Amino acid sequence: MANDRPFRVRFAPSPTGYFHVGGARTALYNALVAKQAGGVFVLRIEDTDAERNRQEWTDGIISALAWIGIAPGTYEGPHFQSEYAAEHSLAAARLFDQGNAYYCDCSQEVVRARVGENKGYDGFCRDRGLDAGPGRPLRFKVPRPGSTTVVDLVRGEPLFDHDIIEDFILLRGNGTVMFLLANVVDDISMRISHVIRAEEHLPNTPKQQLLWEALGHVPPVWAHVPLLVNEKRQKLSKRRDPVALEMYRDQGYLPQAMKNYLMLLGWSPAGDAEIVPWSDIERDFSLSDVNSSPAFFDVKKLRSFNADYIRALSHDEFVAVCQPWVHSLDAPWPSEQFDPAAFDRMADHIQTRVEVLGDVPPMVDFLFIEVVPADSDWDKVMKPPAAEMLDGVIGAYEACPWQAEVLKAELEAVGATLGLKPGKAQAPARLAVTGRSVGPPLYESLEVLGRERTLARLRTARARL
RNA sequence: GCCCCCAUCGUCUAGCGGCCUAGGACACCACCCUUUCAAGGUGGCGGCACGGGUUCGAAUCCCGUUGGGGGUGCCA
Repeated sequence: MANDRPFRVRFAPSPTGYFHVGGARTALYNALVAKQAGGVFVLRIEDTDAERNRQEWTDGIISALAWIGIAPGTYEGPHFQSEYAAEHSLAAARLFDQGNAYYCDCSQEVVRARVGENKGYDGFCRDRGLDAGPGRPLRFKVPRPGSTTVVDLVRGEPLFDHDIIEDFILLRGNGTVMFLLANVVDDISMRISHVIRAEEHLPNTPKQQLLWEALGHVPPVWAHVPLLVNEKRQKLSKRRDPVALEMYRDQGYLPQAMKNYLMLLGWSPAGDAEIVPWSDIERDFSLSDVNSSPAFFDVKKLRSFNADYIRALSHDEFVAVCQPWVHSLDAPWPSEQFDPAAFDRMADHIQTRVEVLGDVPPMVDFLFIEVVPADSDWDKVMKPPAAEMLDGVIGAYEACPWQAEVLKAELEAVGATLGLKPGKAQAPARLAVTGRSVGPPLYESLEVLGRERTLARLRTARARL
């Protein structure tokens, strides 16, 4: 029996100090279905053991959500779990009064000794009629015999036998509420109709459903989406894996690319195209089409998507999106030496050459500062007839018209007299002027750099030979 | 241990009984283009975990095996 509440979903990240990419995907799912249903997306921060720098983390979550297009104002909240402390206590009291819960005075050691290592609590105090008391946890009286079916939009209807669910703890011996109860009470208080979260929560779902029912409510519709895993196929963890959304943002991934990629983990648009407009996703996405096997978060494919999205930008859009990187304090040049006009002229040439925006600065740095070639590059490139090559180019460039086509023709002519093919001929000049053996097209770069600086750098390199 | 979930190219996936000698994307390889590096174009490599059923017919349905993951806390 499905609940008939108005459509309200909740996204409930725990304040961990960073925003997990898996959480980002779940948030996207929640926002998508809420929008499709004309319902409400509720943001709730799980902070029951609070005290920590809650505000800072909450701000982080809000800005991460905003980055992927879930802006404040489009959702309800943030609410904090701790705001519902009174409801948590009330619910616990009600469960006790109704006979759905009981106090227990078994210490953990005693239970362990009685049931062994691999078994849960044995229900020793189930019918002892104990009252609340210091150190006594409140346990839920799981109905026995019985079983619970979880109706799940992506998993079908897994059945859980109550025999394998122990009488779990609702309130600790010190009176504080356990996560499971708090969560259910919050969802009830917020009139949540659908819960969309990661698969790891599936095994706990029957317990929560039992709580919903004991508290007199029809449970929500569940949807447990597949886990994101690493190359070893384990749940993505902060310790080993690059999971922080903020990190991708800071490396210069475009939010559109990230969103598109995230959506493809477990779901795919109709047709052969994987890179699709967000509006198509909003229109076509459905939880029932989400598959149920774990997906590997492949940074290589993400990069490829990002490069694709970058290339799809117009000239002006690309320049705009580069601003944080070229003006950053982290940029390799002093900000007063940055020349927007020069950057603008080079933009089209670098746009097809970067996968993330963080790649931009090292591609144009030579326009604003002198870049010292690495020894390995120098040794590789500045071999005979590099000296003759540089001499010839310097001579040719002193008076010729300063245009890319001319610069190309002049340099190649010098190369030809030395028996060098065009590709080979440019190497010494490229290294001398840009400090690198690879980079954007050489002659266009020289044109932007200007005759003075080009000649100066060519001479410096020549003198070093 | 017990419970739950999962299983198509290396990876993400399409496929929901005949359209499949299994399609696309990333990665990889080759060629073309070329001013280094990219981009772009063309082509290639490569998969239904295994065993039984059901059916005229199975990647698709059922059972089992194996493998992987998750859960199992007076953590969240």
